[in-house]
Amino acid sequence: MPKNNDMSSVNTNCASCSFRELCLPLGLNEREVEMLDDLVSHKCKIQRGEFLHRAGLNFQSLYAVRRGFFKTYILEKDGRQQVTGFFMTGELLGLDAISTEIHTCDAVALEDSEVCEVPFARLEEMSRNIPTLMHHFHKIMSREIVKDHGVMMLLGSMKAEERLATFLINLSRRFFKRGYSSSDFVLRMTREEIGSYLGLKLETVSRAFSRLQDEDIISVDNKHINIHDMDRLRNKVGNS
Amino acid sequence: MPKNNDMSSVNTNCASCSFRELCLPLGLNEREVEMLDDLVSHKCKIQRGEFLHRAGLNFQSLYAVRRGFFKTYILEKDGRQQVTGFFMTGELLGLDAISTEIHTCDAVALEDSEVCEVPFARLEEMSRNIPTLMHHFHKIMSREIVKDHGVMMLLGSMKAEERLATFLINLSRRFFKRGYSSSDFVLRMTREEIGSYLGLKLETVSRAFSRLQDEDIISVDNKHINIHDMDRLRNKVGNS
DNA sequence: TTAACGTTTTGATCCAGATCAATTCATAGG
DNA sequence: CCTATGAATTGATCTGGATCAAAACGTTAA
Repeated sequence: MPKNNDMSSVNTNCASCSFRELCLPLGLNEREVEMLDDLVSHKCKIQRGEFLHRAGLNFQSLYAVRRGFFKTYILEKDGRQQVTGFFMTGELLGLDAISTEIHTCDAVALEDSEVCEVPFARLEEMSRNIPTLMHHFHKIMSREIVKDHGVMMLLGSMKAEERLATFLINLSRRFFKRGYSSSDFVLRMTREEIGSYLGLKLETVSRAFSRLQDEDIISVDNKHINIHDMDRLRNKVGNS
Repeated sequence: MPKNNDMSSVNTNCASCSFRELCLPLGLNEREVEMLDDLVSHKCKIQRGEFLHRAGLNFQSLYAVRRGFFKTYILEKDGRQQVTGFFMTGELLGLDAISTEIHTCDAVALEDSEVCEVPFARLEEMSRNIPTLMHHFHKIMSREIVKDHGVMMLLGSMKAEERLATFLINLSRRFFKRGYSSSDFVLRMTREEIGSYLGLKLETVSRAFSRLQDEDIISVDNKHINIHDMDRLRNKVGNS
């Protein structure tokens, strides 16, 4: 899917943008938010197939997705890629590197996208003036990580249908939170990418979709998903 | 395994102890470490089968394991327990609640143990005087979470033997880091608990152990594990 | 010591999901 | 528009791990 394997495809074409949406929940005051606005220097456009960051490279920035869709994945020894996450409009990307300062995965745009770039060095620098800033940011980051963690943690013991239901419910919630329809959305990723993320083969993912459709719980038209019966979808998930 | 299901088994019998071991890597100065020593008010003894914290309860403290072994797990709707982690001497417990302030899992001692308790409220209060403290702590916590995350993330696509090899290598590294033998150790948890953690049945775990032993990679004497051939064990893990 | 109970191992069978294969469908490029 | 290529669906078969069952082993309490 990525068009190039070298660094030339890492986009650096940027323009200034606002970061208020992400900062307001932090409980910062007006002056502090203005400082942050200043800090977020870049609005980057990323074409489908281009990388936002690459595994092994130094952690420079956090990214807030303004528009579009990303996947992250790690490359295994044998060259296959293991998808580790999906990121939609309004979500935060780059957290894989907080602890090590080095990215552990590649991040690729699955459609033409736009992100806000937050240079981490400047964030740390500024947090000397706003003591609570770093605290809040780390808290946000922890929450994001734990949330995914919680979901993935439990996949181990789930059957294919449960995994897919969990995945759809998770996506649905995230679309809802961002102001989109929670019952009607387009999957930006392939069956293979879903499978990789869920630890299933693409054929199994496809069959699970078909079965959920046969049971009138969802309808599937290629990438377009409509959830008819959220309750029964939730019942598919055995866990707490 | 837990002897009681009510709160009466939450141990609160404590005495003061040092917290330096955990704080020195933070790069704090002598005065600050002394403040932390003061902050760590409690050294708790926890009997095998007792709870360190319970799911749903308010997040009060972080715990550093001084001696012993713990597991964490969540209860599913059907009552079965899904093991989410193991914690040995020197490791940090209670991180599941950083973001929500409420514990998402139970923590139970698998043998008689001793922990340092770090009241979180006092940690936050103190971090007003030492601005970098909270920053460092969140960083440590993020690292811990991401580390586990990374391991579990990849289990989905692994076969039983790969999962067990990953698990053993992980344990081995952690024993090594704490100054114990990395090739010779005792498993404090049952086959069922390992299975729950890895998304396998206890019989499958047992068979995987037997197969690794047949191949002269490890030897298993009930709970006692000896890793003869670390290289071949590592080769069992297909992933990066 | 023995008895009782929980844990581990091993065997036999079954089934969900992987694998292999063929067809249909969707999208981009000429 | 048509063609080429990748994505999705569906079918047939195979297999790793779940499940059921029984025996061996360990630990605790009487």
